[in-house]
Amino acid sequence: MSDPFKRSFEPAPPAPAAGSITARARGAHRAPYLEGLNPEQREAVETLDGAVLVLAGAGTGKTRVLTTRIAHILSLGRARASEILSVTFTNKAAREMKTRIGAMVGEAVEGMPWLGTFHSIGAKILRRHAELVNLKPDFTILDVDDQIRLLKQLIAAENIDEKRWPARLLANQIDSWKNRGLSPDQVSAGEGATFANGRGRDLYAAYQARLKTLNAADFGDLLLETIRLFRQHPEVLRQYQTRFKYILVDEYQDTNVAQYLWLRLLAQRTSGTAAADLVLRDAALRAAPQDEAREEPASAISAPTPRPEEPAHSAGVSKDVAPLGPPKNICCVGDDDQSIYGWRGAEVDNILRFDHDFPGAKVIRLERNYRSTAHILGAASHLIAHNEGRLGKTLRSEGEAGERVVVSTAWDSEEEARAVGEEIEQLQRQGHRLDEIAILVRASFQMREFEDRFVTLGLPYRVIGGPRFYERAEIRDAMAYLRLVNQPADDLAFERIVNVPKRGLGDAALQNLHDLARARGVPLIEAARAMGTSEAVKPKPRAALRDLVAAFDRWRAQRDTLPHNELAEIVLDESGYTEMWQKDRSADAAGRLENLKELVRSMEEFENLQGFLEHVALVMDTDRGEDHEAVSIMTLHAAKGLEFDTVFLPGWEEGLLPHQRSLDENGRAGLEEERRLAHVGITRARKNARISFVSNRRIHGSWTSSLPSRFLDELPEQHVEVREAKGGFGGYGNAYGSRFDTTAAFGSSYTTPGWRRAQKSRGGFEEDPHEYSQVEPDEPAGRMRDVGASRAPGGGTNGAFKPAAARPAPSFAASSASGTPPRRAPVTIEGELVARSTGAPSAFSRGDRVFHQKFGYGRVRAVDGNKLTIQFDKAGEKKVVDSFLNKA
DNA sequence: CAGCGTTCCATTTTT
DNA sequence: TGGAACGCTG
Repeated sequence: MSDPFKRSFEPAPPAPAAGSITARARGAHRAPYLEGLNPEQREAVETLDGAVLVLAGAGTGKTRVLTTRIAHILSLGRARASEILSVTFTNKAAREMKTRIGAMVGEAVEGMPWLGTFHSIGAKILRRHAELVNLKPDFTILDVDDQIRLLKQLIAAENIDEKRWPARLLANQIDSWKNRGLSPDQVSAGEGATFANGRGRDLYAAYQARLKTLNAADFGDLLLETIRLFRQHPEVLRQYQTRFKYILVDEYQDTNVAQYLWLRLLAQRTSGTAAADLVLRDAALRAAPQDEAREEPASAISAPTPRPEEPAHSAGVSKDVAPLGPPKNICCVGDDDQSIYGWRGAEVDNILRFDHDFPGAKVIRLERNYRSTAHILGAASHLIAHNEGRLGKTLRSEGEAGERVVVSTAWDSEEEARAVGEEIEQLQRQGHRLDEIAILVRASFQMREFEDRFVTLGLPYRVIGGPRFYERAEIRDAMAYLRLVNQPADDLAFERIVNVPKRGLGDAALQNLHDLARARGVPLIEAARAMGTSEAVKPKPRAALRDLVAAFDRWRAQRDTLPHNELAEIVLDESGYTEMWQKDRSADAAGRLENLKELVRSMEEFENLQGFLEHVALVMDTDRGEDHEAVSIMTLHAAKGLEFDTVFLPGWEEGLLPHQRSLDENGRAGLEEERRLAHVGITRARKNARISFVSNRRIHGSWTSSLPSRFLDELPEQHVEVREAKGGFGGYGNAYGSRFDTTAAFGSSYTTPGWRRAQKSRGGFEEDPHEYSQVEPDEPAGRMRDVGASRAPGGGTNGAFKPAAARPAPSFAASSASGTPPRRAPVTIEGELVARSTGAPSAFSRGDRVFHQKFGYGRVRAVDGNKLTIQFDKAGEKKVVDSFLNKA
């Protein structure tokens, strides 16, 4: 291979086709693993050179493509296992890939050291070069608890009222900065001001400094610090660029800006070129909220370490990035229609702009679905087609038509749960396995009602999600002990266990330790050592401190002689931690002891303590299989990637399935993400999808009547069966009656097909079947009702709302013509106005007085793109989209 | 430092 | 409505 550095200066050749042709010719004859792939899959596997984006719809064999591709690379001898970088988001996905590659190529999996999550690979790289980013190779990976505790201290140290500015909030803010690849110096002043009246950025910087002295990194750092390492040490970057001959990325639609930058750096053929920095500028521009980019172009746009030899690029240049040299062989697999993690920093833009970011990229669509029936796919496809920001795919079923998607309704959530329970029992009687049935909810509070009902019925169920094994208090405590044995300077671990079990070392004692430690510049445990012999300390705490320090000295001495799992047992026993739980009489104490045992047992699999600690921080996950057959209950988010024969989708109501908060905070983008969530839900089903909505739901204790989800309107008639629930509890007529009244009172006539179907289902009026055909995917505006504002008297289109510009006029004519009450002029949904990440800058800035139709007068507290945080005079602080505001 | 009352809040969550 | 988290009191 020629010198990669040199090559990057050559003009970008198109991705060489020759390679794949040869591969195909060879593969056709001698590769059994290629058998059974459909043509698109095969193309995705065999297109090895350059950048490839595989748009893999739900159930189209995404993992198979990824794993086969790796097998293909290996079997052609294109690269060794250690030269393939393969990243996933979850450990589960990584594990599955390992297993499946193992099944194909055998032993070589063990030699795939670079197959893992973004974070675990980031950690691996970082440990190798820790000293270059001011860490030691054995740095600690902090969990969220530690992070919050640390931030609390910093906030207190700054004399900021933690009530008003909770550490949690700051943690989220810092996290979101890290997600966007911003280090403290890159956070623009305007945005840095969002926390505690302008001290957010300083706190972030202080936090980072503190992490260094603690020799610790949080999850975000595993990526961000790696990026910094790569930028500041091109020779290190080059080493990895050379090593990784092929890069594969799973779930590309979920990547955030930091992950994108990380990938970009590695996918360059060489570092240090102007082109590479241009890319970074581009990404930084995308990452920085527009308003701040305007305020402070320099800080928002410039790369972190400006290279003096490079000419400064104007902002104008970075908008249209110069093409890069040929990218490495990078293959990203994803599905924009399944991007449901925007709220935690995922940038759909990454996938939407792939061919822009990687010029000459080949885009391959996988649209043959092997999972679901034609009815299910028809419904899902039609629904998702209402989204605008998508690359567009049409899933085709390779199976039979199957049954239509069933839509049913219930009076309230209790009855909904009852109906689902009955249906499941019936399925069970028909011989369906409970393992093949799932209930997918939008929000976890919905689960409770199902659990209650299933307990009553004696129907086995399993809640997926919830607190992870390593998030449990007892595991974290035990881990803190082990961390401290491993790393005396781990102050956060020390704080966690200094008084667990109770040693009479309360807040006061800890405060003294802190003071001393700070004064002397030593870790807490050293301060404890000093105070343990100091006359100034009262005898009782003095003895406690002495014992504690002595214990840790002892354990540390044993570290090299004892197997680490035995050591762990000794630590837990001698510290009194095990005893603490043995004495505890609460119901879950036994379970906690069990978990501790499990923890110790699982240590056997690791070579040393260090390796184990790394594992728990990054890898250990929740699904320790319960073996009995049970119905699964989980959130729609948790269901991504899973499939079941039968899927129940309860709670399709306005405000819950398009979740109100998503609409309020992210407007149109939020709505589209909610729709993707609905789409993910339906496509989990192989044979049966059963959607339901209720008229009344208890929210925060009080009953609220609800409207059917707009997504119901977006389901195509031919694939849907509206079924009247059996049982007759509660009186449906009543339900509809009252809801109809409510609707009328709002003045927004509810005449959409979904609604009318519902009417029909209880023997209401008949409607013209043509109605349904009016629901076309290309008519999104017409389907969107204004959610918030229309409820206010006289709400709707008014001065506060911008018109729905540049959208095709919705075809209302037909529905009016067919005798339905005339609908009002199209009302813009809040989202219409909302920014995508590349949207226009907000016209508002901090401090502006504003007026909001619903919340009244207020003042702008913070600006984040088009999302504003407003302190309303009456309604309190809210996040709103700027287009909902007028200047006051 | 434990226990109790009060207050506040209430999508989605991986690593 | 229900829980978690906090602050006050004994």
